[in-house]
Amino acid sequence: MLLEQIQRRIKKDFRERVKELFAVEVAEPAMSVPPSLELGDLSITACFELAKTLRQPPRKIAEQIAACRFEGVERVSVAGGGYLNFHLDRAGFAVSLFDSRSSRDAAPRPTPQAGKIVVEHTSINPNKAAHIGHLRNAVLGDTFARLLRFRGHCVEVQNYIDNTGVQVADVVVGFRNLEGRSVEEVRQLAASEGKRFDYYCWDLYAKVFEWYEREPAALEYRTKALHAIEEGRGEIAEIGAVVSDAIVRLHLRTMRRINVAYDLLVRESEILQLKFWSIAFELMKQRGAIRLESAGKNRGCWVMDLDPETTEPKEDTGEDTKVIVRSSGTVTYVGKDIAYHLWKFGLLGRDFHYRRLDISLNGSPVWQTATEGDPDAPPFGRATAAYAVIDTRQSYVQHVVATAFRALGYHEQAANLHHFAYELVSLSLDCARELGLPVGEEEQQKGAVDVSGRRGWGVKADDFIDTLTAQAIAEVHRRQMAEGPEQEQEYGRQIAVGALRYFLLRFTRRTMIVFDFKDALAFEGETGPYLQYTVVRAQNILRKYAEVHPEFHASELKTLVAEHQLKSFLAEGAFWELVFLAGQLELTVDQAIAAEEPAMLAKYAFRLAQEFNNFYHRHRVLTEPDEVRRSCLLYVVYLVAETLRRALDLMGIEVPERM
RNA sequence: GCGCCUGUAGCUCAGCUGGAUAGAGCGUUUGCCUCCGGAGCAAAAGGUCGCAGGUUCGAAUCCUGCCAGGCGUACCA
Repeated sequence: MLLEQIQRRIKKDFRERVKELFAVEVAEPAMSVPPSLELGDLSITACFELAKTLRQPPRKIAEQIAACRFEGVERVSVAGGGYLNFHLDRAGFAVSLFDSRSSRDAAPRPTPQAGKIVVEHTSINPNKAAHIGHLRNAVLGDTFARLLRFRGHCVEVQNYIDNTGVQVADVVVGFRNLEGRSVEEVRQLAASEGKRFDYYCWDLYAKVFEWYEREPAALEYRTKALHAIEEGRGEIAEIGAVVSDAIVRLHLRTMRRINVAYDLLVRESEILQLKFWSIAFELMKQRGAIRLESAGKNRGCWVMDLDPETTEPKEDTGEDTKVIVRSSGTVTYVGKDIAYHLWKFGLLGRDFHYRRLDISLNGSPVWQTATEGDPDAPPFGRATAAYAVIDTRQSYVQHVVATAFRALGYHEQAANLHHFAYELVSLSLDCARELGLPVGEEEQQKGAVDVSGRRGWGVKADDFIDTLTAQAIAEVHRRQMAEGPEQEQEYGRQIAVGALRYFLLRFTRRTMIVFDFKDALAFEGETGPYLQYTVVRAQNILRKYAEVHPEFHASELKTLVAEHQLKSFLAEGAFWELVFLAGQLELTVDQAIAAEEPAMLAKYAFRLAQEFNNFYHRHRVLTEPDEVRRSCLLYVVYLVAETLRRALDLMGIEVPERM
């Protein structure tokens, strides 16, 4: 039995034993791991609570339960005032784990009736290069999608492209009104091999903002450009399309470097052209989710009440209402977001058309919404649950979308609409100075500088990946581990990606990352390369052993070690500790999913690596004279190596052949 | 004003649904290469878990109130 099954079994047995012994029904007990292995492997504290209803000391209750038999458990002990501790059948556990780790399919196959989970992430405005903050979003979302797939969920990853918004309009203003460029010139610039187009737009966007500040009258161009782009006609719209299409491709290229993939790009232009909003609008009017405000500051707007519980008419401050349609009749951003989310759940009664892009990510095709497209496109959307990876500043908007769902009567969907909120990445003072950014008194006090696209303040994603890769390659070169420059490049790339992804994952979502080159470029300590190195070490043992024993295959270790041999070997606490920890991967992933916290997996992987390195240091495997013991040691090495490899794969981190 | 989030070692951060002695990395000090390659291992030092109450057999964790930060609270996206 694997750990999750064992736990389920113990919980069930516990309830039955309690019922038999004391004739009371209890809720499913919480399980935890005792602080030390001598105490046991799993623990239940429910006897403390039972003490009240049964009017008996908790320890006495625990002792009575401990005397009963539990399936898959070798022994039950009582500790302290009434802790009930379970000691597992170690050899049996190791054998099941071995079967699981040596099987080809890491993840159970998704069952179609279980529904689909849409994970939306990245969603960068397509008007400039991606920066380090965008990488955090993408890595969090990509990892979370991997976790869900690993646990057998059907997952669809969407990347929302706001190609008709003001940010694109601003860059169009830059090209047209500031630089006086034609569509053709912009097209050529986008296609040119020289300076990167997204970098060019990064600077241009900042210049446009300076211009607006210098000459507020220029803002008129922005409004005009925005309208033209929304309508999708004329030269302005064409420049907008050229800009956003080119930049989306560059963003995909950046994300591909760090193993991030998408199934579908949802573009706002199609939401507009296919009239998704007007359908949503009708629906909201019909169901009374929104109302036309007749007085107050929101007079003439369609608004939604944010707190439907309070039926009292509000004094017309408009505080508890949100404008969905402006008095001019145009829809706000929130309105479009509501329409998009209704579509995600298949509640709009209408679909996009889809076109396949000539790009593949992680070996899978990427699709994009279109007004007319490929009839063979897979059925996108129609989710039963959705996670939107969006920074914490947008909590309000996400709240509004969920409120709209409830106002429409979609309570179940509203409950399955998750805002995967994370804190921003800011720049350390050292980092800001290195980039030549001004550090004012406010920043000084705060100890960090906010990333600002409008000002062009930030660490560009590709620049950072380049720096990281160059440094990793230098390390590989210094250690002379690679067999040629090509392999050096490849190892360096893998190590750089490992360092980057782990760096972004080790922080919990709610922690603001203050980006500093010194920390982010570290390859030692709690870092991705440390984890990769650990797997390489384990792999080296298995490889070297196979060199001397050509008939050896790691996956056949099971036949080399009898269960009773494993049993006496695992009687040694340190070995069992490692095996037991390796068996907690799935449980950890479940917790990470429930808590929407990929960092939990990162921490787990690091702990496992640490314990393995300790083992590695204390025990020589290849020179072990006792053949049985040697096989047992190899058994442990294999279990940890495979577990760690899977954990790293879930984080999108590859393992180099050598380090 | 209101809403959400945060406050744990010198620094950066973990601490899962309340559980047994509060952990890790970095930095500091000190050891460990007859080795499966040191991107490593071990040890030492370092804590009024922001403050004050409360609930509980038990609180870093839950509740209340303060204090200090951050982010929201547009007919911007």
